[in-house]
Amino acid sequence: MKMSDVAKLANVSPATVSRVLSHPELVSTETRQKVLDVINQVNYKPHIVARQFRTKETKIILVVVPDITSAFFSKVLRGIEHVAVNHGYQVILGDTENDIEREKEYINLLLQKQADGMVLLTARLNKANLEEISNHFPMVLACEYIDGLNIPTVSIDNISSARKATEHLIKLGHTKIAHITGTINVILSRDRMRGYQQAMMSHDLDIDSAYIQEGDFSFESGYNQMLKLLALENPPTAVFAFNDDMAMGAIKAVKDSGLNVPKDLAVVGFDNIKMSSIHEPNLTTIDQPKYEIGKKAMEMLIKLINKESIHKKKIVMKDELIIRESCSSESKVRESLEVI
Amino acid sequence: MKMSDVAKLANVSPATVSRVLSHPELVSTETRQKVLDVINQVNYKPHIVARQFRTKETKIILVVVPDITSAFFSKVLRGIEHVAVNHGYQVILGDTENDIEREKEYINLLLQKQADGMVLLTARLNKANLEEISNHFPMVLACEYIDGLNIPTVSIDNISSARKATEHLIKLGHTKIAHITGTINVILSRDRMRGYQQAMMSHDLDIDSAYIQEGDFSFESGYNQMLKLLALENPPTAVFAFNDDMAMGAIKAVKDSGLNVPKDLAVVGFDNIKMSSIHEPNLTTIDQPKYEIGKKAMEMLIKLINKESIHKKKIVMKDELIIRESCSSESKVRESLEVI
DNA sequence: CTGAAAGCGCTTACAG
DNA sequence: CTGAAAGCGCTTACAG
Repeated sequence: MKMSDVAKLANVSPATVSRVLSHPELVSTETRQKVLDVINQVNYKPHIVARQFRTKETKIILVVVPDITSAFFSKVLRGIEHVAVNHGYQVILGDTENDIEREKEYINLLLQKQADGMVLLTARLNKANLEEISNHFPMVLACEYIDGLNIPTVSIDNISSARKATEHLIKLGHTKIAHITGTINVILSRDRMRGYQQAMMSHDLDIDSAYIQEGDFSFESGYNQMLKLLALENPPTAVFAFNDDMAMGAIKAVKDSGLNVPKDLAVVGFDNIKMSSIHEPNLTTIDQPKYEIGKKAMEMLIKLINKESIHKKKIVMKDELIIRESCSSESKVRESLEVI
Repeated sequence: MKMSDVAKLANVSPATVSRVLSHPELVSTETRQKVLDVINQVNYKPHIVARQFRTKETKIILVVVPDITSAFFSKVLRGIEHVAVNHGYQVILGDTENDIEREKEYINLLLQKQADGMVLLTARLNKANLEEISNHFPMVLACEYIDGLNIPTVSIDNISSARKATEHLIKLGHTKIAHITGTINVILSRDRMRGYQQAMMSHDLDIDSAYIQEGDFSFESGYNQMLKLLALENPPTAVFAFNDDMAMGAIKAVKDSGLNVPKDLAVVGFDNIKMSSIHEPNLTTIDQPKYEIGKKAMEMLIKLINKESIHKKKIVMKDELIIRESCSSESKVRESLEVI
């Protein structure tokens, strides 16, 4: 059943059927009703791909995520999807599983016009390349970004957030503070490490290079790197982890070593995923406005698609240090260690 | 830049360019190379929507999921996506957030041919309706299903799994066993409740109707329903929860009431999500082969799309009871209660 | 092995 | 307010 069939049944031209569907205000009430009756009667559904082909609009946006199973990204995704659906867009999800090759493949979908635009939650590709693409296709970055690029971006200020997290530990009296990073080829990992270093240096604290251990965002890597830190001759009394998953992994390692968090070791996470408030001990962490980041990113993308002007190309969202149970003051740590 | 432009530059017909792209074996090596050179030189990308329109294939499959933020579904999704990508399909994700209306909307995408097929991870629509659609479009159900329907389905045997979970508690000596269900309009909730009831009845145990409380799959509902159970005059000594999220919520409620799991109350969850082995106490739970369910479902869908025959329309995957810390024997529970 | 031509199912500028 | 006609960018059956 195609449009011309409906047209015949309703004794009108295909153009009229098309108008009833896409611009009903252009059709007289009477004709419109007649056509709608036929449409309902035969349960006609327009062939969307034909429409897409004709109008050059897919009404699809592509979201590229580094890890779909992550509690953090799924919240961002939901923000994106809500705005998308409200504006009549469908979301194609591209999960790269932290693989750059797969990131490239998904970008090809955009180049081949299978989507009207794209939100990148991971941006690890060649800078020039990405900028070139963004000059021709609507694209916004969220969470991750690329320095010195003119692409609309929404994120928090990761450096200052990380500084804040580290300073919290310093205020509690800790001086031997370690950092478990994310994969270091990701800019966010470098930013949060930078924030950590800034905090340490501005308080004249030494950073033992063995105190910086590279993880890969996963619980397991947090666990393994923490074990390494605990094995040091002079182990840290506090750890700042790139994200909550790794923070929980680190805590597990501490527990498995017969020690206690926060009594023997203070831990700060990042993201404030739901589990961070359920986990025992509750995680002190940096809250990112996950849903809002997704929402804002999608709102910007829709403006780009509609060629509306964007006042601010870089949006920095507010983060917040959430103080919970996983940190205690260094004095407590010392006490507990003396008991051992 | 379109195909005809490339054709001109390469001094061939558009048909030849098309063949180079889609059926290179039909073109002589020489011509093929000439065309490929031009394609690379001008960085031509075929317009996929035009191809889709022409071939009536979108190479897109739609996955409808009730809750994208759930750790359970994201694993299933990953299984689906791996198989999809390996077969050249993209995945459109439809998150219904447990809303039937949105389930309908996504199904419309299929009817409008925006996808070659569909995997439903939620099936709450009208039965006749769904069957009708599945007669015309490739579709498979996974996890959730509908009774007495001829649609290919992959899931575990929820009734027997729930029976097994409950019997584990019975074997530990518990007799006052409560059940926190999922939303009861979902068949899986009814199945797991059925399994619970079967286990209780086959061991001649009474089911106090107040021992069955309906949650909504969320951590919070597990928490709230557990609070209700604890407030009963004759509270249970064990609880079987529909899923791990609710089990963790229930445990939090127990803790917040000053009691201990498993000493004062035994808890069994369902799904074996990652957190269940990190959470303290570790959850005794039923493992579902999440990734494999997704994989199998997508494999079946691809067979359907290719009109290959399917030997078995219903695939029942193997579950497994994972025994961890959240349950102890009833005697221990009694002891501990006597201490109080 | 290659080309000319038809056609997929819509939408829209144009004419009336 | 409505219709006739062109055309979006590909693919493929057919002919040579």
